[in-house]
Amino acid sequence: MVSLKDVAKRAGVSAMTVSRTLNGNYPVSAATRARVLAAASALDYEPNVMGRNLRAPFNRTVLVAGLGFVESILTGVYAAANELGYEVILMHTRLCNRGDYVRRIRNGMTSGILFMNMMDEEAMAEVGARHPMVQCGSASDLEGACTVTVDEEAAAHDLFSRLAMQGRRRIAYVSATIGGQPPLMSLRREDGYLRALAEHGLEAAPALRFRTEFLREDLTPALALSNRFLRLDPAQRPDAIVFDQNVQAVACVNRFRETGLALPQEIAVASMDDQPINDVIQPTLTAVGRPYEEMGREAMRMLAQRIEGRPLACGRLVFPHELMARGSTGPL
Amino acid sequence: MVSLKDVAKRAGVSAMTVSRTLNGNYPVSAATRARVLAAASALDYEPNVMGRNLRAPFNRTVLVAGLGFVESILTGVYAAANELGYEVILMHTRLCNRGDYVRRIRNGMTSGILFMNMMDEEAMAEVGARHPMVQCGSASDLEGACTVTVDEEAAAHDLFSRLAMQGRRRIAYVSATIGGQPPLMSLRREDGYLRALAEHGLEAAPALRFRTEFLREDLTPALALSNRFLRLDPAQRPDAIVFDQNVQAVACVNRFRETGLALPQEIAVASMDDQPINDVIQPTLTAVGRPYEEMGREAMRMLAQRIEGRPLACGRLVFPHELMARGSTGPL
DNA sequence: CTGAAAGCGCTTACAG
DNA sequence: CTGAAAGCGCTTACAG
Repeated sequence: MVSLKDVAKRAGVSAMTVSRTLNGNYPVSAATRARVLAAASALDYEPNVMGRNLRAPFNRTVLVAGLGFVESILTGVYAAANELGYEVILMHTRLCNRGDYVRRIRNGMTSGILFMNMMDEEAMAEVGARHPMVQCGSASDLEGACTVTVDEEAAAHDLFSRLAMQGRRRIAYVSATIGGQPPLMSLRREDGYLRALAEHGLEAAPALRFRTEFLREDLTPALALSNRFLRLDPAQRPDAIVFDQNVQAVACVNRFRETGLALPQEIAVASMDDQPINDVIQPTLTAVGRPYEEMGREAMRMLAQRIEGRPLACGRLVFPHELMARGSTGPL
Repeated sequence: MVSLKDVAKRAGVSAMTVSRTLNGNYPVSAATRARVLAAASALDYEPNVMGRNLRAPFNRTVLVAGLGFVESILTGVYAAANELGYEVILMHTRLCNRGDYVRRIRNGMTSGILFMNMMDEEAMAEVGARHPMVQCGSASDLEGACTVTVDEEAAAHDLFSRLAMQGRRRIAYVSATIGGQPPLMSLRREDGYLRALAEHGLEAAPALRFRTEFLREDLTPALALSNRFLRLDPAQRPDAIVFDQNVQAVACVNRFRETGLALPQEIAVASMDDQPINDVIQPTLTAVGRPYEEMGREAMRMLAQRIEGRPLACGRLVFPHELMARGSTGPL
């Protein structure tokens, strides 16, 4: 392996001069510079990041953690990381325990954490208290936390208002829980739900509010719920159902279609989280869209600012959401 | 930051003794051991990986590169990495140039590369010639390369045979190209296509063979092709179409449905690469399934073997594929 | 503008 | 079983 010393020897200068030439952070005479560059290039020299990082206060590597890997967010995160010269290390929270988040920072591997739609607020509080952290998608209420989100209350309000304006009268909301507790995100959405219904003189009866545990792949709760709806007397059945989790909404749509229930006439289904699949199923699924790729990009930029200790204009970025009205709810 | 020295001082021993105690690779007296562990735990010591890696011959970090991030493969890769104590660094090949793959190894950041459905064979040859590399999904023909794949010829043969057995007579194959050239994977599939058709006495007329450039998100070529099919005289139109790229098959199904073409009666559509979406669209889409998560896991294990210089039982793992016959092709 | 020294946190190799 | 020395590849801080 070619080291700084090898380049120095070949160029007939000290290691320091090579370091300075390559980093360009101190003046070097043109002649020396030329010799150093020639030597480096002749030896095909590549600086070793381990050596460099051992002294630096941070190391341009971040951890991205979440329950699963969200391609759209990852793409944005990665694009920004690439521009900023950062590396991205992956972590799947289903396969790690809480201590692992912190360990990867404390052992010098990474300099900060980006949580991607993470719901475990305790874990985030634990990490955020001591290390650079940014939450992208879902966010906690931590004092001084850096977050990249949309306004969940407003988003829910938009979606539920639209359903009410269509004349729907029994509008149900199926929110997600983590370990039995609703995450902050769902509480915000519930506020929007209640506001929208109140504005239209509708009742948010307890029988219209459901909670299912957030499990990434398991569709059982959504199917059980769908079957429960199907067994109800049509006059009492909700005429609109909104899910926190997109996969659950998709499963519900499919279940209803199998039984011949007419969407969007007899019942509307929608999701609080738009995914690419929603454009492709029949009927297409109405959902709240978020600019995930841009959010990922900004979250990464924000994290870099924090890591490098540069001041942040704003620690809480709120992106505009977009109501993607599609076939599963029908026209206004 | 707490270092080895701090622990040594507190335990009243040398740094070496602390290192040996924590690594457990040399005998240490029980009494010393207890004192060291107590000190480490009291100081909440975490060994710094940069210091460690600077001396080690490899660093338990790998690069995962591909055109986009495939959740199923990543999940498998990450699970194995986690078991083996490896870190996974991401790279999006659309956002990097070829030199970046090699640079991240040569600068000591990572010790090997795992290519995920990568099609750029030249790039892989360049990397594989000098560094530990494993190809997962698609693979090149490189001498001595480590690959984790399915038998593409057999997979194509299975799918096309099924269509022929259904009585389809004008079976089209839309293969992908990279920079105008078909990747090895498509050539193998083409072999399977030709064999299946020959076995059923069908002609693989040039008018039935199409190529579209592989672009991850762009559906334009698929839609253009679909429209071209729609304009044909039904008697001359293909009665079955198989796509290399799943998104193109999905787009084609949707286009056909919009126009009222009956699937699978008038025309069958299928894909060489099964994705979760295929179970959810209407009609559900027939495709060749691969055990991506397991493939990712084995690819990661293989890469670790290579990095650590341990002998490999077999450098070419071929997993069984599975023909997922669904609604878009109908019953036999 | 350039260099010699010391150090980042750890481990390898040598000595006892 | 334990330790002092040297070194991994780089950079910071001090001197000239």
